[in-house]
Amino acid sequence: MPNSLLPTDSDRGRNREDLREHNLSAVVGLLHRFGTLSRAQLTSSTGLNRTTISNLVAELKSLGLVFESQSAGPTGVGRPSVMVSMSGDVVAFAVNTALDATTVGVVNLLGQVLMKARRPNPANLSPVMAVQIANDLIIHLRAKLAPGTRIIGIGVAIPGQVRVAEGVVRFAPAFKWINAPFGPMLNKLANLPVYIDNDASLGCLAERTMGSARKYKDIVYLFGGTGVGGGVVIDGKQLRGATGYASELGHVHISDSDVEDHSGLVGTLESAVRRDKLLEVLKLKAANEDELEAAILSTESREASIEFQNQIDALGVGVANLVNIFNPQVVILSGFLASLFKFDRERLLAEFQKHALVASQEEVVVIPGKLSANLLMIGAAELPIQALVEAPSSISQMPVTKGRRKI
Amino acid sequence: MPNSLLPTDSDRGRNREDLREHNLSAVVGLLHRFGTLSRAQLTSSTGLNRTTISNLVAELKSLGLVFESQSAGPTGVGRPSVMVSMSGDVVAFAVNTALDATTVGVVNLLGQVLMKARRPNPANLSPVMAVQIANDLIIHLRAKLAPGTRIIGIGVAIPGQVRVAEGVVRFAPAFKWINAPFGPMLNKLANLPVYIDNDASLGCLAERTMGSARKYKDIVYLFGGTGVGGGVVIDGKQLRGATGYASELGHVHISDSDVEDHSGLVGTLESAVRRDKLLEVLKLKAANEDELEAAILSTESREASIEFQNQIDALGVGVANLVNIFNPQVVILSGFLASLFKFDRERLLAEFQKHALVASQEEVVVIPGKLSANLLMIGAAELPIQALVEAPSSISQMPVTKGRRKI
DNA sequence: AGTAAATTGTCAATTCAAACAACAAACTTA
DNA sequence: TAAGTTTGTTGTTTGAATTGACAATTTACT
Repeated sequence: MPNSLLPTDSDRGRNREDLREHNLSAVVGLLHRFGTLSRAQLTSSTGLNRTTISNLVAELKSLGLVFESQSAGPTGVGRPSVMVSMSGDVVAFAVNTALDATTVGVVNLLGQVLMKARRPNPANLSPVMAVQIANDLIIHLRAKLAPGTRIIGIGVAIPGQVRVAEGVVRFAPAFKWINAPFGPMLNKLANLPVYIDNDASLGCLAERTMGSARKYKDIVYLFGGTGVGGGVVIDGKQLRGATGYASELGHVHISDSDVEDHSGLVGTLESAVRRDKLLEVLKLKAANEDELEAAILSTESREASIEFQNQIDALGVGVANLVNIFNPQVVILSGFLASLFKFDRERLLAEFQKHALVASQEEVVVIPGKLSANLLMIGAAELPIQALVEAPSSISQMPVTKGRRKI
Repeated sequence: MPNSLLPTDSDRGRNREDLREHNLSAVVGLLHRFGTLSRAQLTSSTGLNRTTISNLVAELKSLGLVFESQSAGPTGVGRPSVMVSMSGDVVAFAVNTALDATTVGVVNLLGQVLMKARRPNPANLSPVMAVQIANDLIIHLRAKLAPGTRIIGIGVAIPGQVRVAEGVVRFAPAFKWINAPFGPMLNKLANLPVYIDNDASLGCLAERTMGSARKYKDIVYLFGGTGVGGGVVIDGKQLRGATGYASELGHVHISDSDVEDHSGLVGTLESAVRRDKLLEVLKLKAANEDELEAAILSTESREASIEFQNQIDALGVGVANLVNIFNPQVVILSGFLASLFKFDRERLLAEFQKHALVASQEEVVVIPGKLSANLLMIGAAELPIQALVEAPSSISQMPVTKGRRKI
């Protein structure tokens, strides 16, 4: 029976409702990425008829997802087209449970972070406690939301491997969590749809939606924080793998070294490119991202420079590997990897070119990430937002903030 | 203007015709993978209505893509369902331009190789000559096709990097080709749609459609021939990358060794896992796949065993890297890599487990490939077949073999 | 200022693919 | 033989996109 075998999405037949939902989704997706578009632009981008766009926009308006306005400036010959924009009162919560603190943000459909709240984490944070803290912050922010705001869900960024479909944190070395059902627990407390993913993957999503990678659809992303994580976008879609663990790009074995990384693997990119070593040679105890970058770019220590060069060489190999494997349009270096890149761009590119196939490297660009402060807020929020984009009419079932609406 | 930016497929709106084409495609896709299905099975697999399946099958029948028959055995309670099968008189040409010879096959929609023709290649094969040889063989086979056979196109497997969209061989080290417009040239001669891709990628496609990977939709494939190539399937779709060069899995840098691979890169999987070295320690001048495997499995030379072990260790690292990156359901080892795997399964798996993340490795299986003789015929034919599956009604524009049809 | 050309929005009518409801057909089981 | 189950078929309904005609609004040109 074919039912038991690979029920790929393309095997499913579609009916008229699916058709409508797809077209609503196409419109919402464009508006999400571009903020505001005219109805004429929507017509040409989707290839649909004027009348159809008119109907679709009307339906989205009645769902409260978009609003229309007159075009401001001059628009050329012909009747000016009506501008369509995403509604500002539809938001998602973004949660980032990091080692030192939990941060929760309120992000609207344009990727703007409207509010943020942060609470330091205790040592030995348990999953239950982490969920509790996240929920507390959500409650706190939820109370401050304008009346009439609709909430589409919660996106959570976790420094670890996540079974995306079940919302279970399979392994988070920073907290020593194993099989923590973070998603279901938070869903029970907050009573909102919860989506979880690896933090680096979400950083990649953020750069694609709002950062340096907006123009691209084949993206490799490397993030240097405590460890080295990664994210991959292929033809506009996030790479997740069979269970959700994909794109562990920091754990790629690149050398015969027997230095261990944070997951105990030897000779990996993460074992060679490491923040703690940078702090050590810079004689810093701690530093945020900007401070570390400033220190890297201004150091005159010879010992430090040598360490930077070694890390840059390893990074060059890592990037080359990923270019050979994925043939992306762009490689984005983020976190302290961007700082290393800025320290000696030429060296990194030279090492990269040495280890990448000629054809694969000739059209790829390597650039630093653009977002920093709100990176994971935007990325995490993107999860519920993407779910909404894929099924716009689901908005009608989302909770609405009570109270009298301000005018 | 959004037109200039990422016109992702999902941005395009769909109309009724697209809907119909998608549903036709769903039916054809299922039939292509499963050969014969009842209309009832099609109904449940697609989720469409009985009536709709009836209409879709009727349309496919009138297109000559499928035929119906009575079910043979007992079918359980209720009225027996009509069986639907792919038509046998729709075929694709498969071309494999390898170093020693060019092979052309005729493959039907069920992945059966109906005919095959082979001609040795001269030394210093030029692109023009290669196309000429391929076309000669095609003409030869075409003349032997039964009258009424419809030809949907030509799929070509090339040992090198291919710009898939343009059909240009960017770089084929075996032939020293650079930017050879193989696709357009063959298209001009044969006057049929031509699709080209890297041979290892097509091996992966073949294993997915007709081989060991039928049950899976997240697949990593490694092929050991002259060099080491690879293919990746993600959620049922082939990984191609921005320009078509993706999945060069043999050129991943895994060690500090300065041994060069066939593309001049050092420390790569291909530089450590190599057929020529195997032949050398086995004291063989040449060997086909089966002979090599027999020699590997029966050797008693200590020197050879050590070499095997070294290569197996390198392969284990390579597999671990790919599992960390892709989190696949299955890793398939093909060509002489399968032979190495069979030589010491335990050692390979141990080395793999040592270098892969615990979570990522726990649900993946490593298995040898199943196809060998017709691997690339099936894989190459899969290209035009997939094009047909995606747009079934395009069949009406395909050429038909002339002559009186046999009865 | 006035008119032509270009572009966009809207309305009514049309199209057609999928679903639905009812019934017929063909099998198994008691 | 009758009841129950599943599948195929026919006629009808539904609804999303399209089409064509016309109105609205701007720019360009005389």
